[in-house]
Amino acid sequence: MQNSFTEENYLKIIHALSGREGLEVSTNALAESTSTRAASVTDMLRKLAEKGLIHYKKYQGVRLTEAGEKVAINVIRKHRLWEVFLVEKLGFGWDEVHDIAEELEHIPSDHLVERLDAFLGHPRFDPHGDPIPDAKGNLTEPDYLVLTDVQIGEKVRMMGVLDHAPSFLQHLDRAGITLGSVIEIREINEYDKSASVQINENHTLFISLEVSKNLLVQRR
Amino acid sequence: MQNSFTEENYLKIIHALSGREGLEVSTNALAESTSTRAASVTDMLRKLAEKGLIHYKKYQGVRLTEAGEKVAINVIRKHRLWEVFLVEKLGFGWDEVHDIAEELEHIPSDHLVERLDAFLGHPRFDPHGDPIPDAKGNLTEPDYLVLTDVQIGEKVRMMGVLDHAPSFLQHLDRAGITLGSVIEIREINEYDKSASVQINENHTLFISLEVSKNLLVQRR
DNA sequence: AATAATTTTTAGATTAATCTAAATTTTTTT
DNA sequence: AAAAAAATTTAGATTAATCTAAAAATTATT
Repeated sequence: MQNSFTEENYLKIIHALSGREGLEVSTNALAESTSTRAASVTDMLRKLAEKGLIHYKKYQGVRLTEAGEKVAINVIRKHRLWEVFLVEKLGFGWDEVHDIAEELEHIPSDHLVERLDAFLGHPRFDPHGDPIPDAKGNLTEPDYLVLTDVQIGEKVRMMGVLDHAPSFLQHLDRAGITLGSVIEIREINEYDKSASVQINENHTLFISLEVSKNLLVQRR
Repeated sequence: MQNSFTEENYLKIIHALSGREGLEVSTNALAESTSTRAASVTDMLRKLAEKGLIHYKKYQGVRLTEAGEKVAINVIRKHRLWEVFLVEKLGFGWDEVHDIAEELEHIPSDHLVERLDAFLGHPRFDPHGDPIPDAKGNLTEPDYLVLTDVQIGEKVRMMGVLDHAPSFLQHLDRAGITLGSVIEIREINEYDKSASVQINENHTLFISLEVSKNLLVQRR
């Protein structure tokens, strides 16, 4: 049988919270992420376990089964493809697409996803730099580093963000930092750990530690 | 407050069944169209009336209010725009898009609809020839005629279909009849009322009365 | 106009997803 | 290892959308 909008969301969130290592996710963490109460989460977990989508033992937290992982990754694939569509084809800003993609990701139709993927030219990354799983569900997280791990004097390329909040993305827009920007760390200010960086060999500015922690970059 | 997926569907169906004249729609007709039971329809009608979306008096059938009409037309606008997208951009056949558009039509976001509309070049008609309401909700049904009303010897242009069933559309594909085709009625066969028609001054074939009844055409 | 047939509504349940409050289990802290 | 704190589950409701069976209203037919 089919999975509901809500079930898909739980699976997607379990995937996100369990991280690369597939760690156990707690009931409270899910309640937080789904904006529901722990009791509601417990009910849903029992249901997902019954459907064979998660491994669940009372009080022990949850992990996705293979089947659950497959569903979650397909939802992520759809989410990211729709985000590419919204930005590349409809001209939305990268700060505007998340909520709409949250809806579109649940439209069922494999046929639709595959045609959308082809229409977009089989993109490998979404507008925030997140990798798009392929049709078979292969999702390889590129091993970018966080800007805080970059040494003074190094030049790196901006490849993604950890925080997807519109306010953060808009802040980057104002700073002239976009995917592909070249960032050179000039110095770290003792006072507030902010960094002086040069963007695209071009303009220089301060970015706060908070911002640095949320920028994914690649050595070149 | 927002309208649910289900509420939007009821409004859309009431709109369709009440026709151009805004006639009263019966509970049973709605049960049929929504694939539910009359009792379920009654419950929903009470709810829609409470929200001010329909005029409803017990046992008297329903009509849309101005507000309900607006919602219905917006759903129709979204449905038809998405159909254009699916056919024009993703390469789906006109017989394949209905079910997917039934889902997409409920994605909320005015911003999305307006950008989609612009991306598609503000199309006036969907892939079945149905007119697309504009952003203000103006929906002008063009006054096409049904092929059965065309005289022998007349040449007309195919502009739309009354039946949207995939099997009918596939039948037209096999007959080489598409939107814009020029159809000339050569003769009506006494025996089964089938028509001999010539398509695009090119090939000739028989079409059944059933088919003729579902073809919308325009004199030129 | 009375009766029969049809349509519609009401009454009372059901399912999915949620809730609050209370009970239980696990974890942490003395 | 008790006691306290935190996390989780259970019990019992609630809301939206649906259902079946029975009652009521309308329409059609003698």
